[in-house]
Amino acid sequence: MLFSQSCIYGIRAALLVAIRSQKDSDSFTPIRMIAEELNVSFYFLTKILQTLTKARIMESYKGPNGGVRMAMASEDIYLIDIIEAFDEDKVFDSCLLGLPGCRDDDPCPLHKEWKKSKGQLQKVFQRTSLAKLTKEADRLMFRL
Amino acid sequence: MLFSQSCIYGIRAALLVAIRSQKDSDSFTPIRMIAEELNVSFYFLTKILQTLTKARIMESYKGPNGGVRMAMASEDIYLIDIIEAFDEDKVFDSCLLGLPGCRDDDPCPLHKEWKKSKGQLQKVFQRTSLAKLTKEADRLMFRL
DNA sequence: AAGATTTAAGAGTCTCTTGTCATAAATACT
DNA sequence: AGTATTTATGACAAGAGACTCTTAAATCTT
Ligand code: SF4
Ligand code: SF4
Repeated sequence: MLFSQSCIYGIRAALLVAIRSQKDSDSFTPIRMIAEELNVSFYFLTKILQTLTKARIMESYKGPNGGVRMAMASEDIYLIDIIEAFDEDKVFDSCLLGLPGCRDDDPCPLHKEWKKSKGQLQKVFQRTSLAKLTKEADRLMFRL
Repeated sequence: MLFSQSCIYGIRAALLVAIRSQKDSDSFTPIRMIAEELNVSFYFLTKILQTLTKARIMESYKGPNGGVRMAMASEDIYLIDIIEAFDEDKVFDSCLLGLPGCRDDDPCPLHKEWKKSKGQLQKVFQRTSLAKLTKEADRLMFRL
């Protein structure tokens, strides 16, 4: 798997919250509700969303009517932001064979192809905002 | 990381043995020697190479002058064979968000791009034989 | 036959990720 | 004020993957 489980849940939760924020971007969504909709552990999801709030991607609010919401317009949140909040440089600095100290001019046999594919994916995540995905989700009814 | 550590060591060992078999394809290379050259644990590598011999990619021989060698011409061994021996369908059947029961017509928002990048990499592994890499290694002095 | 070398097999350990829980802190409502 | 609701925090348990070690089996050499 390319992403950690935490990262995956984080992306899915962010997408869900972003979709909900289209109708009402001010109110908070309880984590318990998100956990039920995504079918993941409430306890675990709580931990995970804390990293997103610490990264200033989401905001949280305690007490009744509390929960989490996006900290900014979903137009300004890109997938790469969420991924980096969890897996930092672990994904796109990663390499296939895990050799230390590689450079482009001192590569393993697979470096060229890996760099290409990795770069493509990275660009996708850098260019894809939550807003774009929520718009598509409206039309296509994506799975989450 | 895309590949498991076992898979990575397996690929590196296979490359090393394939390179050695250019000069002498009949003799066996002791696992201890491979472990030293690759700078990995001998014990662990022993386990790992057992999966390659079980997959009929390598052959082993016990006793003095024993070790492992490629089971066929390196022209006929493709990276995908080695990868599948370890991570089976875990890599190229894998998905970014890990949702169950996805289909192309019922995807998550990231499915399209992921499928594209994944397919590209898969093709590389399907088309790249050990022989091709050992030839390049001769010219370029790749890292292993 | 005996001893040395080398892989095979299986049990065991370490570490990191994943997941759980109990308790505390903040907020709202009455 | 008191109670219910909801996130925050930190300790803890379970699982998986990575790694180690011991013993057995095969083979060679003398
Ligand atoms: S050359 Fe590139 S792909 Fe190969 S081990 Fe180094 S960083 Fe990884
Ligand atoms: S749609 Fe594709 S990428 Fe998304 S969760 Fe399903 S299989 Fe994975």
